[in-house]
Amino acid sequence: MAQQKFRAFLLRKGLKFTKERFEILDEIILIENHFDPEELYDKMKKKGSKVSRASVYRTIPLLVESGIIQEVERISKHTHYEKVFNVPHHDHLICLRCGSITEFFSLTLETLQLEICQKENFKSVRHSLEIFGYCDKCAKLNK
Amino acid sequence: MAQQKFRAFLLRKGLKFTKERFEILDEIILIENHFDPEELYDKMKKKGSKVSRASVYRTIPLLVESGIIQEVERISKHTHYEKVFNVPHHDHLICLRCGSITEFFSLTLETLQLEICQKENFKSVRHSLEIFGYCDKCAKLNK
DNA sequence: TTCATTGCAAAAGCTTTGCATGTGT
DNA sequence: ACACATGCAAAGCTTTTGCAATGAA
Repeated sequence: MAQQKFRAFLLRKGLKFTKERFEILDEIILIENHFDPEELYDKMKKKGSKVSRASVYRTIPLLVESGIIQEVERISKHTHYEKVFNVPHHDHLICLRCGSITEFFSLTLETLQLEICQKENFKSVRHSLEIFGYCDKCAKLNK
Repeated sequence: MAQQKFRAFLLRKGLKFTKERFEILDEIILIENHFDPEELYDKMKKKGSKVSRASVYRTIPLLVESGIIQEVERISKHTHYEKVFNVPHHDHLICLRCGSITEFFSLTLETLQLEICQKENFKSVRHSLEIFGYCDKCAKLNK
């Protein structure tokens, strides 16, 4: 469970288990795709939560540090995040017209990435391949 | 020349050739690596330029649209850009400790990317692979 | 009890915009 | 002359922070 992972992280860091932190985590778990802080805050407010914007902004870095969410390419103005807990690694196809994000995984890419790092003497932690272009639907509409 | 490409773009769009726009472009051409709007503005100011921050912020999207610069992964707070004019495509190794950016090119990756798009029926325009981790120097210092 | 955390409101940082003035075409 | 651009300063947005009150350990 993501909650357990977060709990372990807080413990390790000597931080406290507050209802706000878990409320925020729980809401993120419910979100299917990417999200940004404002969107998350709005969702919680609409459900009647009493969390403050400040707590949302203060909790997100903790979730990143604990490896539960991760930053995604900056699209438009906001920084976007996505869950990485129990979600296998994947990369993104981003449509420039409708903004849709398709996830994909390629084993060849993963292997290739290791080779590049070896050659460059680089110790990889994570990577992200974003391919921008037009999805099937939009490519047709563009004509 | 980038200037010619920009000129053609402005003409095509019915926009004007102003000294501010070319001053900004010229400064970007001098910058070796990535830059953000604030950095660019500072550099120009230090050289005694009279451009306004507003013009810098208004010109950057034009340069992106004309294909002379392109947005790079969001690092820290600012949006970063880099020239793409006469600079062959490449991807990035980004050090999480010192922030250094190493560029690399892999033909296998380019081919692979085409295959992925074909499979997903996606019309690729551009892509960017960012590998985050530790460079040789920092990997050693981390111990 | 103690010290981290919260909410609030103010501040900060980056970017955009309205408006009067200036300038390419 | 006309439309587009510029500079300035104000406004907008997102994110951060100081501080007093609150709450977990």
